Amino acid sequence: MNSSYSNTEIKIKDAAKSLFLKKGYSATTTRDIARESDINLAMLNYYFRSKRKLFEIIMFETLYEFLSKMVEVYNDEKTSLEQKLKLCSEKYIDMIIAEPLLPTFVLNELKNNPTSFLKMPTTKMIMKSNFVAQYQEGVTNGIYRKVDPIHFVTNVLSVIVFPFMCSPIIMKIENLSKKDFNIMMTERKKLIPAWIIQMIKK
Amino acid sequence: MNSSYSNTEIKIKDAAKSLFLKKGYSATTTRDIARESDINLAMLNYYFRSKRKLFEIIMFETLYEFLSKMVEVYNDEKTSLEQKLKLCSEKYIDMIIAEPLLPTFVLNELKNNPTSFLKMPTTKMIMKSNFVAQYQEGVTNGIYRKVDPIHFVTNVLSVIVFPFMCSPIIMKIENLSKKDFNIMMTERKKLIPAWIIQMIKK
DNA sequence: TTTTTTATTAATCATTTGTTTAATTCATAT
DNA sequence: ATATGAATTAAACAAATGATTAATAAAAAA
Repeated sequence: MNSSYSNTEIKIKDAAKSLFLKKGYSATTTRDIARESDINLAMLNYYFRSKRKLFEIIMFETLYEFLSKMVEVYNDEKTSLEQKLKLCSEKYIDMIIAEPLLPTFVLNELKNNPTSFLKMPTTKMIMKSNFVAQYQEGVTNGIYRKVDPIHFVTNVLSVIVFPFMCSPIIMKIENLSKKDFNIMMTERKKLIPAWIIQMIKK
Repeated sequence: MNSSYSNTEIKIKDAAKSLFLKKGYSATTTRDIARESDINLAMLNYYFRSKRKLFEIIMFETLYEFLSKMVEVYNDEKTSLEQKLKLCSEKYIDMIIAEPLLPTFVLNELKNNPTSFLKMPTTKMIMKSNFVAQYQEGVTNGIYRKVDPIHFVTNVLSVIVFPFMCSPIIMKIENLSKKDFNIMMTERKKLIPAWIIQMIKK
């Protein structure tokens, strides 16, 4: 991306991200990373000082990227709540299909270190977004049932994200291939907005 | 539980379970377990042969316990679908409040080793349960909207389980203590069945 | 071209970690 | 009381792992 980063530096980060996402921090060794990125082991410490520091950089960037994508939709002034529901459902599902290990990784490492999340500028923005405001507006207008907005937001994210975290279970139970599973998730892009509306509409 | 298990054997298993749930397999060392259970390091291998074997035993028992509790409600012949929804919502939320690290642990380790799940007798039972049958019955009777039962089951589990996996995020965003968070989850016991019914009812 | 800085390598270090061993204590049966 | 097997301990081992070093190659600056 940035030309101030050397080729090896990028190679290390790419390999490390892939491994951290797949196996987590502890199960990934520096030698794993060196092998995967095809660089000398010492280069890891040369560029990143330590495994921990390398992890923190990747964690920050991944989290930032993830949250940025999440928040984008929420503050669009032009779209209605129902349109936003459709948009974010589509967007998130596409995102997770492209990088299916991301949710589990983020939630996992956040459990170990919730503070890193607090540092993110976008974090608290969700509850103050146009998305939530529009829901509350609908409540005062008597269109939507009243419930604490945190429940509303939680439900939307739950039905979008959780199925991916259960993918091994769902695939086993339903005898699905990875491809079949993704088709099923793609189906949900249309279903979820309708479900959520039914959930909140009076 | 069983008198054929020695005291130290139980102490090791308890400590190991607690640590595996909290930190995962790789981040937990045998010396951690020895310290936590206050036994000599060699006792771990004396009773369980290896860290891996100990883990597999704990994994099996935890998974079995978890799934058993999950399935109990689903096959009750006497209760209606709506009653089942209420019952399982209450039961699962109570269960996870009592052992909040369980869902993340189960889903995580299942990602690394999906086969261990297949061995569980109760696994495929969910989709053939009375719970699903009653939903499909409602569909043919024109009471419920038609959708693949896997979506229905997935949604129920999503809105119940996922919020717990996000607990660090929710607590940060909403400035909640652990106690506050559990109150919020307890609120959901009543809300979830209503939401699900609205979601499926014509 | 020469010098200086940067990047890369192989080898090594110091811990950590899973596991084993050999000696010792404890409990139980004879 | 003694013998036998099980339980426990401290010490040690071998492999793995994160990190460093000292030498070398490559690139950039002079």
